[in-house]
Amino acid sequence: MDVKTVCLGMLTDGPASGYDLKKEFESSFAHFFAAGYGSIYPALSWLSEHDLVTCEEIPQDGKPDRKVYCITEAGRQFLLKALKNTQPCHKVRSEFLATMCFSHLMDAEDVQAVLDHRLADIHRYQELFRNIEQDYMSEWPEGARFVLGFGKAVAAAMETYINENRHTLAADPAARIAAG
Amino acid sequence: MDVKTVCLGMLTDGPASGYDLKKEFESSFAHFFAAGYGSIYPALSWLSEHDLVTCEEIPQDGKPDRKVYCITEAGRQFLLKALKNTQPCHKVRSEFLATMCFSHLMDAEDVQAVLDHRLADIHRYQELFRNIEQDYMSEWPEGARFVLGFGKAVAAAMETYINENRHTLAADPAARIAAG
DNA sequence: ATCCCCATGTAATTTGTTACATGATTGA
DNA sequence: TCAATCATGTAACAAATTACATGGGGAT
Repeated sequence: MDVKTVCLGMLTDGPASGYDLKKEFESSFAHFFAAGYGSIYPALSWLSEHDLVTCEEIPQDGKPDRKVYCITEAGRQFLLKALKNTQPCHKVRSEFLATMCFSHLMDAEDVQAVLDHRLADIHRYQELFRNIEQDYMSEWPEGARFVLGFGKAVAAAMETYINENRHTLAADPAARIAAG
Repeated sequence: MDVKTVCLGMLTDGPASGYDLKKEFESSFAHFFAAGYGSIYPALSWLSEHDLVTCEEIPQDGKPDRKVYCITEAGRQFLLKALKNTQPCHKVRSEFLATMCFSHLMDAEDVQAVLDHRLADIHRYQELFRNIEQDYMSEWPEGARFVLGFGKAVAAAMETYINENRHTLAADPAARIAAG
């Protein structure tokens, strides 16, 4: 499932512009699916070319025309077919963990700074989760609630793990000198 | 931190071939950093061109020459500089969670199949973790042990969450018909 | 016989990121 | 006056995936 398909899925919730979808990528999808304008706008163009969405241009003064996309029946069928894949992947690419693998080559302060930065990042997600819960969640289907809960559970597990294990990483100076 | 840098880091542990590094990507790095031959071999060529590693070709009969790479002092400095970045990212791209967001459009059986597949995947990682712990872990530096523990903690949290919440996704047939 | 392990690499393709380009309105 | 929000898009670039290409040795 690529950006195109996710955009299509978001449009099942009602018509929206590329700008609107970006906001959704930044809120409820932020913890598991990133996409910038450079992916979203081309995705919407592609969907429109293939008649999976229709596009209504709404003139605005001062701003570019607002283009509101709406899923078509063909788009809905396309999405349903994509959702038939019962082996969707879940990929992690962590420069954080890669860095930690080599923490014995680093200064102890830098290692702790990396951990602090990661915790700050986790806290940002947790705040995002709280905001989402307040604002929208009551109207959501179960699936979306499941996904939010998943994010919260994983974030909590990471936070706990880092707090309980960071003390093991008080780097041994001898090892650093030998490595350097 | 890209594949190049991770390969360089792996070589701090001792000389190795591209084939050897691939095995490491498939075992201890599998849960957070994927890389195939199509990334590893070009990475090693690049590192060699830039004198960050040396390459010793060991002739073998029947097989292609085994190329054993060894990190240089310049390579070590390059790595140390890369590790100075105290804001390494941790990215998730989950087609699984994207699919679950739209579970209300899916057949209930398919939703459960998706969850079963994800659990099976998690169990594969957990088995991998057990094998790694048996075979190598005692000799590892703290950082590598921290990373393995992190993977275990996250996998356990995901497993628990899925098991405890999958019952909420007994799709409502009325919603599916309305959507279709 | 057949499959897996060893062992290397290239080329085409796909995919996404980043930087660039524009510019009015609204609220502090 | 300054920053943020609204609103679109392209082009260059970076990076990784996938398919292709080769082939002997050892275990079952």
